[in-house]
Amino acid sequence: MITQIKLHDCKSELREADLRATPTRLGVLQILETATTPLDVTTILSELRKKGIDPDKATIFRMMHSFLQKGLVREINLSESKNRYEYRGKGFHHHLICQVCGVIEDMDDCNIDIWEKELRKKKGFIVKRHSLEFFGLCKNCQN
Amino acid sequence: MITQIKLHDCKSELREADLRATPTRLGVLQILETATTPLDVTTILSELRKKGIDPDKATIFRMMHSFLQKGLVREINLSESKNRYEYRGKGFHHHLICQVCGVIEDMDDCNIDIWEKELRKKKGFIVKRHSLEFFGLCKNCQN
DNA sequence: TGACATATGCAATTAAATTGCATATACTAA
DNA sequence: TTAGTATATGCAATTTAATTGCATATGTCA
Repeated sequence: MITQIKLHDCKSELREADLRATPTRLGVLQILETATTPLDVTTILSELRKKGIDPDKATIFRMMHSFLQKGLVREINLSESKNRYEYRGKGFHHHLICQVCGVIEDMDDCNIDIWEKELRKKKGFIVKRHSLEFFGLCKNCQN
Repeated sequence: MITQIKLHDCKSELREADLRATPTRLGVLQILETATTPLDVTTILSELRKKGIDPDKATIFRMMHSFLQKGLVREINLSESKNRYEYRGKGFHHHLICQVCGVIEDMDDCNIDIWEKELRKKKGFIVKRHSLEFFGLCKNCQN
């Protein structure tokens, strides 16, 4: 059963991160792992309800903090009034956000590393992380 | 008098943007033009009070909308819970944000244009704007 | 100077995120 | 399997950024 393996994976993933494997956390992890775009807390909540889990939003906000701290998720900021979260296991990538329909595409290749070395040399600044997002028009919205 | 010339510049800048040159707007423009980092609305308000101007925050939020629409400022998002605004006349650049002391440095050179052409070819995505920010440790905070 | 579109003040409201505290539950060790 | 304990959750209140409606004030142009 794929689902069982999946659940087991999530469980050990949480345990390895020193986090208790509660049903809500397992549900959130599963949702984030299968999501095709970064999700905000409200969306995570409504996805959870579809699974029959209905926690308080404070729980999810606190969960995102601990997930973030343990490195399970990344916080994504797309110039909205809210944060989004993305499963970190997917690997690092940037986003293409359509300003018309709002669709979010991934962009895998990123060679900013070169810049980071330059910044260290030129400015003495040590880069720990960076964010790069492109806003514009997706294929369908160009008319 | 440099100040007079400056004020005159701000005034015509606003008029050219089809915006009325009110004292509050002139003050905000002057503050943004002399600022060394992008400012949030709360900071703009307290800077205004130092000048003896004390408007409502709603006014500044609305002002940022019109300034943004007219292209006088850029909206900067540094993964905070609030927006910052930067005078657009300074030209486009990215930021280095120290995760320890919070200092924000500018980074002038940006050759993302090359990427934009690639994105158009590979993904059919037309880039209208992008945001690139580096988070890490400034020279003083590396110990 | 007067008319009028625009800008502002004020107050109420929305939405994201945080916090304190009591209760519930997952994990560990016996 | 169970009891003890640290951790997670629920609930309610609160904070902060941002928005909105509406009445009033003000900049601009004729």
